[in-house]
Amino acid sequence: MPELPEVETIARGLAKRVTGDVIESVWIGERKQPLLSPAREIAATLEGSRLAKIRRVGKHIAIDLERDGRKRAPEHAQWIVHLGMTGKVIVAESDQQVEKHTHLIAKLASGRELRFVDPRMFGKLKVVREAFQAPGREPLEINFEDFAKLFRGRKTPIKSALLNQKLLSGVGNIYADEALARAGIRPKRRAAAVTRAELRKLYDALQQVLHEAIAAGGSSINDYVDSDGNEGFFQIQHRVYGREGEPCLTCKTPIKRIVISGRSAHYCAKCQK
DNA sequence: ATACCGACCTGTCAGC
DNA sequence: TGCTGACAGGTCGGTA
Repeated sequence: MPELPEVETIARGLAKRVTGDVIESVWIGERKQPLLSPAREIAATLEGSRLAKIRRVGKHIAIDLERDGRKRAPEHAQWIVHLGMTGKVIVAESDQQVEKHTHLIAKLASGRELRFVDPRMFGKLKVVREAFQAPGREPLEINFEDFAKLFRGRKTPIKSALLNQKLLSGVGNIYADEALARAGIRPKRRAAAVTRAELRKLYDALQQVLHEAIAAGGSSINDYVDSDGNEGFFQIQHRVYGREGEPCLTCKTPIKRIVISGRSAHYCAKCQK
């Protein structure tokens, strides 16, 4: 699934292509799993709305909806999309074949369609009336002092803290591993036991890896497709993620894979302390 | 209050 | 070929 850089890339792609377009009608599939708001409410809110500002908030795509001259129009309505593990939002021509696991199709005034596709259905769709806020801090906006405070007194492994969306919104499994690798910190270290100097390295590493990945258009492994439906995103070189048994790029020691609270963690036992 | 752990789903891939 | 099991970018809610 898409982590922060991929969601950022998708949000930018959508913003570029559909900002200003108007949703004329909405079709929602039978499967209700991806819906956090009732289907009726989603359809009613989207239909007739203009797609205004489109941006990333944590791992969510937030789309401001405008309704000119409609009295019943909800003020500040937003359409919130979370892609889960395998979700994608594509801009399709109306004659383009509807792929399997398509859960929502929004017909646009321009003749195109916005489609939400999600095989595993871990993604979520909802509409909200107030400005949507991610539960935690934006990794690319937080300053170092606040970042360091997030980990104080936490006994949980540093990696679990990075993945905790209530602390930081947007960091996922790949970039948590990659940031820890760049910072030379083992994923299992207790968060509270990571020194201030190490946290500084982690902060810098996280900013760096996220910026690099955004610049590269997100890391693509399997299901990742951009908002145009094109595959083949340029991928930044992962130093540890998915490289179990392969040599560390620095010291050649085979990369280890362990499980931390049910998720894979990859690291170099020699370079990361 | 925190922190693990399984559950939620489908698809893919390696190994037999 | 086909079967089986492990694993996948994420979050929840229940339980300890």
